[in-house]
Amino acid sequence: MNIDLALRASIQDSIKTLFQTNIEQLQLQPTNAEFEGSHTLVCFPLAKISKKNPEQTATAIGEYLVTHTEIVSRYNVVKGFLNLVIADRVWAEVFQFIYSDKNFGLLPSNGKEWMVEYSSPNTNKPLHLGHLRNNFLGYSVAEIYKALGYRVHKVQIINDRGIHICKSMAAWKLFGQGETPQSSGLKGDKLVGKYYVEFDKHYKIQIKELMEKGATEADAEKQAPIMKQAVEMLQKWEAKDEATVQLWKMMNGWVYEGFSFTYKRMGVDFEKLYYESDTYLLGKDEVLRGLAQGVFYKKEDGSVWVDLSSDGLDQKVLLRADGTSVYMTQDIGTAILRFRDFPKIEGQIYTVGNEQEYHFKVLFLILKKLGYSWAEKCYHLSYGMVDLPSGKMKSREGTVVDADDLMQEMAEEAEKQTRELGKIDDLTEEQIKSLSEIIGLGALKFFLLKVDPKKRMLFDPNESIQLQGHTGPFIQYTHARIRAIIRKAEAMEIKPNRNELTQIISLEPAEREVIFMVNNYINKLNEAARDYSPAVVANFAFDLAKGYNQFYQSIPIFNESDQAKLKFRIAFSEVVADVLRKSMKLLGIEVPEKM
RNA sequence: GGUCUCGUAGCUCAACUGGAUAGAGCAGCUGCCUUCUAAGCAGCAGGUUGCUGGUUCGAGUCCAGCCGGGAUCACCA
Repeated sequence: MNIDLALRASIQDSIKTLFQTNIEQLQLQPTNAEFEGSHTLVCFPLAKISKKNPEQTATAIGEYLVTHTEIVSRYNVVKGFLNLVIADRVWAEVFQFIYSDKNFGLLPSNGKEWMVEYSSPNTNKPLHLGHLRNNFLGYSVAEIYKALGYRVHKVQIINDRGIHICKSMAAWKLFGQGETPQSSGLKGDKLVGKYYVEFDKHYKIQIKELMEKGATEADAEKQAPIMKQAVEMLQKWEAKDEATVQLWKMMNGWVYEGFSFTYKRMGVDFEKLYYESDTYLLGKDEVLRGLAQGVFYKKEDGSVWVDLSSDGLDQKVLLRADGTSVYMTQDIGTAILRFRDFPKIEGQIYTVGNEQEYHFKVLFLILKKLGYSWAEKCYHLSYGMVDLPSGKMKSREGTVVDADDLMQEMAEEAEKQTRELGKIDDLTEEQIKSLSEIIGLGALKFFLLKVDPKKRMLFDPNESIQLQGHTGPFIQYTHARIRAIIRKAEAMEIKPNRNELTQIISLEPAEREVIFMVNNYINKLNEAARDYSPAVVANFAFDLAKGYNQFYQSIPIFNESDQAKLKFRIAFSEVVADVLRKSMKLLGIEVPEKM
């Protein structure tokens, strides 16, 4: 049974009977821990229709519910708040319903399709901490929508062309002496990143030299020979110069090889990859079409612009005077291509940092001006930066936290702590490695996902590696502990029977609390989807684990002599383990059987 | 400067979108392993929710103005 709906209906009935009014909106909220009850009706707004003060209103409704329904067993009124106690028998029914549904928490298909873009790195340097937040976030939002019955297409746009990759190419050509991942033993993305840094180093020196000879800074930036080489490469690339394209392909290939290793360890996946090099031409066509239709305009120098001043924004360039495309151009092309490839999607979610909020505002407006109605269903899932205790990550200052290094450190630290605790004597070396990976990555993912995505967050390495408290491993541990109970129950051949579950007539407070939380799981998923916030799921899982641990600590399950209660508690534990596993899975976090 | 955004315990974060005496974790202090995994549990302490007004039965939440962070306003991506 759906207790929330049943309760709402009963309350509406009571109001109709008592005050002769139909009311749609009810303020029903969880009861504060200090009062008895689980559901609280806020009665202040009802005072107007009841023509009584809030307290009398609450009392009247409470009295009605107790005498006229089977759901509410007791009530108490504090000021205008009506606290309702649901009968334990009803909780037992709720639990029975959940226990019987093997697909609890997974809604059937609703026939709707969405696209989620995430990751979308440049191909000139390795992935870092910021990308981790992006990847975990995008992956998790996609999984949450899937659980709610959506079909979700995970994609990314790979920024494989442009001046940034040409910089690495130029530097490699000048100083690389043919170095490859094979010859150097370096991961492909790391190798290409090395030459990006190399470029920057020489570029700075050249600028300085030119300025010492009297050039202005702006001039020096343009005249630096190494920059000229990079720009020349970009032009050659757009002109499809064979040698340049060859070099570009080779170096990008190295990067993809490196990335795929990193993605695999992160546990993220993509249904389809889009490459900027494939989409920018479509973008160009669309811009020219818009120009012909008068949506855009051309300046004397030949560059194409959009005027968004009537929308409160400014002018934005869409094509350079030399006809080459800018970032916006290819994003226009990519969006259109995606709706052609997946005609059934209603819209798409772009997981991109909040520094690009303006960009997406402009992009969606342009798409709307071009006549694409789905533009309104495009959503920028904008997330805050990840700061370090020392401040912002800066590549120049070498404070960038590398994704591969970080994952490795987390796994190593998890292994170290696991060995110190010494509970793993029956595991093989291989199993210990695998467990450490699960725990380390679990800690990292939970750390990055537990914070509201919209907010900028602090990454404190010492705190992130904590395995106690408000962490992923805390939840993993709770799961492992429950699994030990299940194994013991199986060994003792205690098998809960779903038809017997309603024989339970009284529940412990901790049990009631946990059933309430589990029952609320779908609501939480909806909330998480509505807000595009895996943090809602993360905090739900934490609260559930916390609630179960209170039960676990206060009630020794196998000491129970009442067989019905014993079986109920086994079933109860199974359900909690199952919901913990499912909710953690939505965060991309695995839960172990033992730890 | 314009626009957007954030400011909650020493630190990191919550607060069901306007509801009760603002909650967790970490750090500190005190208890609990002969019993299902102590990566746990129970407790103590910690707050003028940046400031000042306003709206209302009720404001951390909405509005205005200050103060202080951050982002953005590129023919970079």
